Amino acid sequence: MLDIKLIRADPELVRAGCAKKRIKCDVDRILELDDEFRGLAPQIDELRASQKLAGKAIAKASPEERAKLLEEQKQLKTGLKELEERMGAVQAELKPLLLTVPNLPAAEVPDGLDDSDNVELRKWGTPRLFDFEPLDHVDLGERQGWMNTEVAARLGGSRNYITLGELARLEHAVLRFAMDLMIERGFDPAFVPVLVRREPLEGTGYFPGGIDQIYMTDERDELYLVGTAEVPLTSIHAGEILSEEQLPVQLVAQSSCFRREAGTYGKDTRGLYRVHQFQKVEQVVIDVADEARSLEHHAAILKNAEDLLQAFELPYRVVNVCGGDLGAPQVQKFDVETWMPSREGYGETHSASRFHDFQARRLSIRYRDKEGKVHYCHTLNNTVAASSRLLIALMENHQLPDGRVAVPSALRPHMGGLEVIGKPIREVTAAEAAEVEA
RNA sequence: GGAGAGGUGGCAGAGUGGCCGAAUGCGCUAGAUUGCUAAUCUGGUGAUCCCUCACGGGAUCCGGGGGUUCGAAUCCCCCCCUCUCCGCCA
Repeated sequence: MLDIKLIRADPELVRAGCAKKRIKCDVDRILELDDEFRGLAPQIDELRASQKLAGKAIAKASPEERAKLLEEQKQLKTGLKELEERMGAVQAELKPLLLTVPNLPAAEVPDGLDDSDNVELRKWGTPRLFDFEPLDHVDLGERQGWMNTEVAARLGGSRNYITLGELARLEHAVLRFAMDLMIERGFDPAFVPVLVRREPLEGTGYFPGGIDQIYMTDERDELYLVGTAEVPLTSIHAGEILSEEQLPVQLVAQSSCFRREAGTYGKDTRGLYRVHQFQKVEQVVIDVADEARSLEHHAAILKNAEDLLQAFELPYRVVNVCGGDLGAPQVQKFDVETWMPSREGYGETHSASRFHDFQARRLSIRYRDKEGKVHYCHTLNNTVAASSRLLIALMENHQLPDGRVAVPSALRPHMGGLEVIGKPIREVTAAEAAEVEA
């Protein structure tokens, strides 16, 4: 949510932000309603003030006077009620409209329509040149007996997966590595609900815009399955006024993530890339309202993700996400895309966002500074490890000619020391065998 | 699922129709004071919105929403949450 004062003071800035994000938003109507609000508020305040004074007079008045005063107040009350009803209508329209106003993109956000306009900032590692025909993760996984998409679909519909045996172990190892890394870097580990009420989703900015992507339970409970632990983690301090000494709050949690993937029919249907449920470790930062501090955090949470990929020996690139590909709540977002041989390209595995005070306003997360003044916090978050997509990269990039998969040394401690997983499932030439030895 | 008790400021906790945005204690903070640490005394100390260049003024907020009333933390209705006991359960 943007500060209404900002919209009032500089509507052009807001319109420009909407345009850059390709988001439609009725700024004019908001200004109209705000204008009406500001006309009504002082009138109502004044009437209530006189009502209060009259009330005190009535309490002290003699019986004769009292009857007269009561009559006067009854008259006043009708007028007040009318104004209050109009005020109610104005607010009922204004509030949902304000929730649709997107956050303003930073100047550094490139202009553009969709992810093809994202700007590459840097690359790390070199995509491997295979001197054999590599298998994609689905072939590899099913032939090793590690994955069964057919059974997964029978149990939970399409876009589901089951990992088994060593691959399941690898999935655990990835998640565990991610948690350990973040704890080492000073983040507090947490377990959080994945079934939440409307407020955390509205507060983090997923509602109303992203409602189609969210699973919800029926009217008996009216609960929603989160698409990321960001939602409950960021909402932990909702409604609080933190003291400045408590900041920054740095949290990390692993959770199941649920996504409806509405409108993606026929897209990425094969394998683990786009699934309805996966495991993810997410990092969240809540800190003071300071642009420079926010930028530092943004760089740091991005580095956490990059360090993980480097430890996994996976080539990746970082892109500066353009306006049209940016979500409504973000000020700026860097995506990390990891090399996936079967896609012959980089696929998004991480998304590092900063929000300014957008989420904090909606969630009412505030802090008291050293002078005792209250401000809204800044929030940020980034993926640490989305297990399903990392499994694609790990299997495909580290596969051996015989169909086994090498385990990066960073993951071996969580794999009982295994250096390679799987059994030979393909014929190899003598030259290839020699290469595997090396 | 059944029965009961509750939800008040940063925290604890009083307040059952007007004198209550709210006692008191703790915390925080400024000052005074005493070799230091500490203690003691005195004062200050909620948020949001509106008007104002400002000084200042006004309104709203006692879990949320609605109602009764000239007037609601206080009375009524609905909802949410927490705790205790019983039942069930990983």
